[in-house]
Amino acid sequence: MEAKIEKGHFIESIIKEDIKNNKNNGKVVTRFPPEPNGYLHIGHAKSICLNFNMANKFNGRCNLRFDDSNPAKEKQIFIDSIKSTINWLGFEFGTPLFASDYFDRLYDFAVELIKKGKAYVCSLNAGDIKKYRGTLTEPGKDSPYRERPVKENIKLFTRMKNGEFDEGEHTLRAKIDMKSPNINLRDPIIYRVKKASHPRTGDKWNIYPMYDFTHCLSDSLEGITHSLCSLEFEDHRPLYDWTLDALETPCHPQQIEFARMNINYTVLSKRKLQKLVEENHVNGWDDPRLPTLEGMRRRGYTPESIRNFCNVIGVSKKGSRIDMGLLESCLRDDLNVKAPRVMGVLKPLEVIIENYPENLTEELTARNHPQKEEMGTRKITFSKQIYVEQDDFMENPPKKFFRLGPGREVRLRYAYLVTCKQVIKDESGNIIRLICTYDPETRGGNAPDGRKVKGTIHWVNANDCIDAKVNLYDRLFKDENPEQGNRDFIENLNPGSLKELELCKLEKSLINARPGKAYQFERLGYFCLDSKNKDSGDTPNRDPVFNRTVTLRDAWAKMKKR
RNA sequence: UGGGGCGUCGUCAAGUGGUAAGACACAGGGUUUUGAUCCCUGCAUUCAGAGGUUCGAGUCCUCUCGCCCCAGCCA
Repeated sequence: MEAKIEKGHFIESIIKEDIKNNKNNGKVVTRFPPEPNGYLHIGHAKSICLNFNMANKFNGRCNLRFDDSNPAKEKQIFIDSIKSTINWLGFEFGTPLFASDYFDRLYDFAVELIKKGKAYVCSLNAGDIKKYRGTLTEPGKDSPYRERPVKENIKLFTRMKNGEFDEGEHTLRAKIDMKSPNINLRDPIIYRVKKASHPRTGDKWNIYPMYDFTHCLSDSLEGITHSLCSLEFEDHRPLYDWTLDALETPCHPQQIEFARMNINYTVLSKRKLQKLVEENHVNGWDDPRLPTLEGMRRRGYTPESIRNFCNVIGVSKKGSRIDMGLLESCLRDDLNVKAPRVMGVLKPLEVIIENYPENLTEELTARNHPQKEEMGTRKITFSKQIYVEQDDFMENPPKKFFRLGPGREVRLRYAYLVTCKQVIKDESGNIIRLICTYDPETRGGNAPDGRKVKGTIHWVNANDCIDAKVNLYDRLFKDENPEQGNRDFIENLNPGSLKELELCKLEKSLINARPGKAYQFERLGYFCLDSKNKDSGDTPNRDPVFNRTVTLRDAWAKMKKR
């Protein structure tokens, strides 16, 4: 279920007010502007949802625009990944746009700025530019090139474009105010020489525009009405506005800033995610433990659950650290409704039903969903030899343990009531098998005499199941704040974030599982076939690997902790 | 100690001068062939703090404190 956005957050209020006042002729046009230098993560999802939701809600449009003005960092693979991830999330963006498509026009704008005496070519080197800039508390000094005549500026800028200079020799700077308390206004660089091949424009350009120049003008060129970005660009807004005011532009979009999200027990910065991947602390960008959208997708997160999460957390300007539990709650909410139920045993314990006929196999009916009749039923088989979960047996159970123990009776879901008669161990004392008896009168799980059994456990027919590998994921970090106490976040990695189980026993129907399809393994959690599974294209699946998306809420585990 | 932001329940978050929504979490209870789901109930006399204005302040004013961002030819 999608959360209702009744009252709306502060950005929605601004938009509603603008519509009321017929600003922009009542139109709403937003944009999601990723730089194609990495993969999208859950933090981006917040921005994607915000921008697309606002546009959709007010009958507007949201452009996907790649902010590709730094060819040194950008790659086609990121462009492809970003596009497919946004589609997967469920948003339509039409033809993707690129800031690089505006390079010619941006160049003309730069020339216009020079002609108006509002930009100049500066020939200071990087170190000197830094020195002249001043510091947070000291004003900067004017560059010696600041008063270069327009004609000379044009000539030099043209030569920069033509590739006559090396990187770092000259820059084009906006002429604003070197004494401004806002450092972004101290004659910011708007063009630099960069001899890099661009993924889209190739070697056409020797100079590339900087973000501050590119972004506001791209917004204006696209007729964006509301340019939503994160808080750290608040200081850039005066420059955004200055640029658009200085030039003859189609329109002047309004930049509005909101806080980016943080989630506990994980990290969301591109730099940190990159370190995790490059140093092999995880297995690639789509490792299911990562908060990358590709990782979450592989783990089994649904687009709906992510979108709902983004709605639930709201939008504000307050720095926040959201509880991972909220994300998981949104996930379970969605999966609970969608996922058919099946049975699978992760850590098998063999059970022999001693009074059950030797060569009999019975067919039993199991519901695919306890509440949703329309999801139907399926047949499962039962025989003398089955597997149950090791965790569902205790030799010396406490009073509140409702599962199997010596002499105890439990219900095997959809099958029979069984009682544990004997525990078989190997020489070293490990429990290897349970001998039980069943009550033939309780087929389906109900006792005719009305006696109550408190526990119901899952099981699998040993002669009619498939072997599988199962990956169990847990939080990536031990601490809720991975960088607590200025520690290197790497030291805080949870060594148990991935547990790989082999020889798990799953009910036969799972042989037809497809990646992306969620199942609930009853009493254990939600699982899906790993998309990297080598046989995931085949039916039937010969060597399946399942990922645990999330566990079920577990009151028993909570009780044990206390 | 330059500039820009932000401080409402454990975590998010409504609230726009009229007497603190909601969600997650947590705690109790009910239903249940998943210790799941579902359903009830409880959970801020108080809004970073201190003054002030007002019949009335989380909302207005003043001061104080705390946290975040900015000195890339990154975005």
